[in-house]
Amino acid sequence: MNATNEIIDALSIDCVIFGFKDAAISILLVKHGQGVTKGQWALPGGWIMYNESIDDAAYRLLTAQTAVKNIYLEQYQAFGKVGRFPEKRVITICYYALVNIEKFELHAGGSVSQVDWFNIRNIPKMAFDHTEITKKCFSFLQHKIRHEPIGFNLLPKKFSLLQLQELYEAILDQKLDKPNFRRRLMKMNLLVSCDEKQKDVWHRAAQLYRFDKKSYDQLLDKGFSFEI
Amino acid sequence: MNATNEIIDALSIDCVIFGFKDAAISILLVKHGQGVTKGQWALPGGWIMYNESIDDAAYRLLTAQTAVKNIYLEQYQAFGKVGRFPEKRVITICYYALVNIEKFELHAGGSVSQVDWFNIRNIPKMAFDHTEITKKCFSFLQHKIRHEPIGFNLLPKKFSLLQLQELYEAILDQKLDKPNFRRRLMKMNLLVSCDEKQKDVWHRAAQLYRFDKKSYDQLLDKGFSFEI
DNA sequence: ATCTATATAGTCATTTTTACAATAACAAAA
DNA sequence: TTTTGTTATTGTAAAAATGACTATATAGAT
Repeated sequence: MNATNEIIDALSIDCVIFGFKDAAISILLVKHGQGVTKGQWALPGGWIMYNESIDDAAYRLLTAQTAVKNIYLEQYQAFGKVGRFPEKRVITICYYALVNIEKFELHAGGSVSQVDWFNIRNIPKMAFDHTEITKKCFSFLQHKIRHEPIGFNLLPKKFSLLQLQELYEAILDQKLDKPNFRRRLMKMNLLVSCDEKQKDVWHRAAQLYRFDKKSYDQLLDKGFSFEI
Repeated sequence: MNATNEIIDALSIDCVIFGFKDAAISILLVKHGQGVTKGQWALPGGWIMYNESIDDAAYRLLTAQTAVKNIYLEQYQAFGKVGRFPEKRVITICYYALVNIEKFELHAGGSVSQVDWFNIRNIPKMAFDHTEITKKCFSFLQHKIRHEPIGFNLLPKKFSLLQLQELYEAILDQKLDKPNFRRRLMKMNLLVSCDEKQKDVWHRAAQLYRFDKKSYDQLLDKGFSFEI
């Protein structure tokens, strides 16, 4: 067995973290503070240790470099072309997550000198093949969000229907009709009212809802398929 | 740089190959002919070389062990729990494909002593975590086939609408209404008539169709979304 | 009170889905 | 040659969903 504190040198992790704020989608990038890519922006990520699962590695690396924590990372897929990394052969496993930007305070950690959100429509030049990974992962998200209720992670626990609609409009890049969007979502029985309204808004306060994961899982068993 | 004929020792490939025949879904397994897992059934797969992409590795391994060739393998995802492989830490990248069973003649090759198809509802005990990988990959397929026209790979080039329906029924494990299924598919404009009918059937011969990938790609550009 | 911006409910023609009935074609059995 | 069994297709009508609107409600600000 290998020593538990060694890293696996042919394998890395990269995280594409999507955030939502002010009706726009952003991704979380780090600036490398050392090595040949010093000064370049890149996806948060790094090396996997022998004694941790790849899921754990993804979470550890993200948290160490950006201070974003307590989130669920899901694996997208591995990228393994021969020349994608300089000097040696490295295959990277890409994870993604959707988070509510306002819930996190960013802190650069580890080998990283800076952390920041970048609007998805205006991402900087990135190290390695990270631009390609990001684009593919975003396309994947655009498809996935239409067929699975994953968008709710981008919002606060309690959210209004307009917030939800703006999220979909931002990701899908298209306008949606308000009354119809509302009806469609309500009919699915996936949202439950919080018996609570918005506060400190200068207009009529909206009802707040939360996503009901239990109902969703039950519906899935019955063959339900989420569609937007 | 590493020698090009070396393998990457912490990384492997496994392939879940789905086949369709007689209204049932099967997967392709190999029996290991050597090593600690000698005599056990497992997914086709093995080690990645330094000078090949992971996509190429998947295809090479599958072809060498089973003689199934000229197919498109798509990556599903990596499996990387700590104890999933004995003796050392190995992360595996899972690929899948859908094929028409009748198009291939199986031949055991490489370190494999036997190759065969197994009905998905009755798979044997398998080495490592291959049972878990197979189940997850099949769930993934059940979801994916409803949102993307990937099922056509399981059929002959020319197929009848009933064949297509039986395929969906086998994967989704539910009965579908014949006239409605037919109408739904035809309305998508993804099938083109072959101007040819079934032969050697003792009942009324069905019209044969083929999947029109060009039309599908054009529709995709216009925002079309395949749904069953 | 009035204005303005948003929340939420209602309307209605149109399209789509669903469930089922009906007809057509063809090979083999009677 | 007629009947029978099996599958291929087409038809149809009620129900449901969709899409494009309109209308009303509620709040703070002027």
